[in-house]
Amino acid sequence: MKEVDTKNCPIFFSLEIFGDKWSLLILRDILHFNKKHYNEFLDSEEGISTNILADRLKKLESEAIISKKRDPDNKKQFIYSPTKKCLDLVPLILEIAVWGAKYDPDTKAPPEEMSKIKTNRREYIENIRAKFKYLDQ
Amino acid sequence: MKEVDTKNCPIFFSLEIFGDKWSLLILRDILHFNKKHYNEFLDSEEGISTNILADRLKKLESEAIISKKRDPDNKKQFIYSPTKKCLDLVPLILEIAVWGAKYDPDTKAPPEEMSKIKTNRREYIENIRAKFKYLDQ
DNA sequence: CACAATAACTTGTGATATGCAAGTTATTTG
DNA sequence: CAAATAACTTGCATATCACAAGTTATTGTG
Repeated sequence: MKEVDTKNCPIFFSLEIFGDKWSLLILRDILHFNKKHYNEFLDSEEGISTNILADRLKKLESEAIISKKRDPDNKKQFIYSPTKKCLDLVPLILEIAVWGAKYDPDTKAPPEEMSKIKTNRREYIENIRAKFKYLDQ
Repeated sequence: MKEVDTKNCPIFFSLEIFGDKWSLLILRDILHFNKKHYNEFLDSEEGISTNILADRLKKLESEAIISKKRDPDNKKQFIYSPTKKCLDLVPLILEIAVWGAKYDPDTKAPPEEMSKIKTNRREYIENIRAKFKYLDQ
């Protein structure tokens, strides 16, 4: 008997993979803030714990959302970079930001950038993807 | 001295409010599956616990993302309905679905509907919003 | 107006996940 | 080969979660 759960809702599938605060903040750091190194993620002002960071990086890597390689410029470090699967999350992260910027009365999101997202969504997304064009995936 | 935390990133703001699996599944149930009642949320195949459901409904209501009223058709029940703030989450839920449908090899998402989302995004979103037009908010 | 039924919670308990501080490992650079 | 650095790992207290059972509030019925 095949072990199949019937929960093949695409939303549930997604949430099982990245549907928690810390995973999404790491993805934000990678895609939006161009962070690459373990210590950069640790330094984010939200204050992720070292064990949680290690756990989430491992999970995201096992889901092929990020890849881990030694940094050729500083061989003590690793570079965590987005895969194609991760770049397909750009629109999603964007929508999280748009909603937050709209409803946070104390938002620090620059208004010009938020309106650029709305008027030029496709281009804005393409620009983020372009940043990672050098990655051969 | 004013108690201000410096974390005014719009993404963090959003995630603090709905950045967990169960909140997002409830929002899916409301926006996409037109669920209204406590028991309907409980019946979702993902199997949310009663205490977690009660907790999330309370939180979403306190954030003014959903509103709670007695059901005039069955006064034993309550109706949970989306506010304007909630309808602004439609694009986000959509992106979660799009990603999941693309990467879940066993997805049950109907392909016609997924391609409609991509080719007619604006219209698709507007149709969902229209379902809740009767709510005066 | 009592009483059973229903719907929406609430509580208790054990298991799991998280936050924090400290320690460990692997690699590199001098 | 020793010190420094970066990336983890571990231990423990606390918080959250899942599951089962119990409670409350309201309604529909005799």
